[in-house]
Amino acid sequence: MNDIYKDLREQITRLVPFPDADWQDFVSHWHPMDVAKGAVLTKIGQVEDYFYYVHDGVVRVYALKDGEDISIGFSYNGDYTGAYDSFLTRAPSEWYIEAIAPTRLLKIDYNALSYLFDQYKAAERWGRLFNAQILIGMFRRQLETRSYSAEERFERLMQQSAHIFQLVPQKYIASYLGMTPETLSRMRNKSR
Amino acid sequence: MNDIYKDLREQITRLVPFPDADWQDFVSHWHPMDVAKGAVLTKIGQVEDYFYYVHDGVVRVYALKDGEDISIGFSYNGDYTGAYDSFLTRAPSEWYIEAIAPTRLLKIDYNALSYLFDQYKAAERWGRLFNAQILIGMFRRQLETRSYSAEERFERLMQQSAHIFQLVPQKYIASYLGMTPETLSRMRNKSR
DNA sequence: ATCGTTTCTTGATATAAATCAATCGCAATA
DNA sequence: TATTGCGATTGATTTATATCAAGAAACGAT
Repeated sequence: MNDIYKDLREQITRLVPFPDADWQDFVSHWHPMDVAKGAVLTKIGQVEDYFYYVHDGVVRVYALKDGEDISIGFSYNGDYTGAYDSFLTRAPSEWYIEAIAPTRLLKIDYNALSYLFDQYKAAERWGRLFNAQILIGMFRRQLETRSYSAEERFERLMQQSAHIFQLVPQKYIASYLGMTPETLSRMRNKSR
Repeated sequence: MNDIYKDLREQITRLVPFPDADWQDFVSHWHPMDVAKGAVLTKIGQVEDYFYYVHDGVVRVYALKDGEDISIGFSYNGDYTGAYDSFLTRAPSEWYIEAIAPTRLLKIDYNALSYLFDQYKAAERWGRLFNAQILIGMFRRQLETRSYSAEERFERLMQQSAHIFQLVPQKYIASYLGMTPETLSRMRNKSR
């Protein structure tokens, strides 16, 4: 089915009403892509050429520090993903982008998106508001990680996104929460 | 002197070339403001109405957690500041914005900036790229806090921004680095 | 279904940093 | 110049979380 595009439009319309006329051209630059679990979309050191919309599945963003991997975040249905800072700066990515489940995406490349920004005011505005939205999320998360202990962070995640434990292996969640898998395991089994 | 506006233009031009014609109107909405050390620009719970350009001085952004204050960041010459997420969402701010030295700013209010975004494509683009720039900084800082121990964070700050120790009291720097003032003090005096 | 990996759990121990407490230094003010 | 109060230092102790280690459970591939 092609309503993956319909979903994209809905997502974008939440930020900016897009005239039908412009939408035709806009959407024609987004290409569907299916990847298997374990597929790597972007490697550290690579310049990110794509910006992704996740229709279905789960994508993980992580960095490497002394061989250890550090999970930065996860994207699901309706989220965007990619090594977005590398995409913006054209500098090598500091993150791996990896599908951790079979995933269906739409992707657009840098040149196409730049063209759209030049061409359509609505696109430019969407870009601004989209960036703002990410920004707000990062502010929130920063406050979250700074204000709460490991245990509080775990409990808040349980309350706000319990479903994540079904989708993402615990070791990644542990890393995302800034603790070891052992610590997370203990916390889970204490409440039980 | 009025070259505070010249500095603003230079700052903005780094991201977007602004046509002279549009610039006149654009800049007319930015108003100068001088505040004393200790002045509070925005309080927690207040909706942020302004976006600031710091010409001179130092501004600190912090949050409160159980009475303790958590320093989130500092802005100096040429930086922007404000409770930017509140400014964007029109929701109550989660941060205090405070001058910690005599400070000279330019400020623009929400309605004026919205008007400029509507009016000028260059403004809209500046908004997008400006958001992107902040975003990139936050990504970098997130990786920084996640990848390094307290001691490494201290040493990296020393290398990259030693001047901050002249401008900002140590207890704020400690909080910014995610450690207690005692820990920071010990680290400083160990190397000496 | 079975074998081999990888992930999760549980326990014992180690450690970085926090907390508590006292003193010192210093800048602002009377 | 004396006084006051906040910030920085230094030491002793506590605590949360990491690390190390080993067994159990879950999962993927043959």
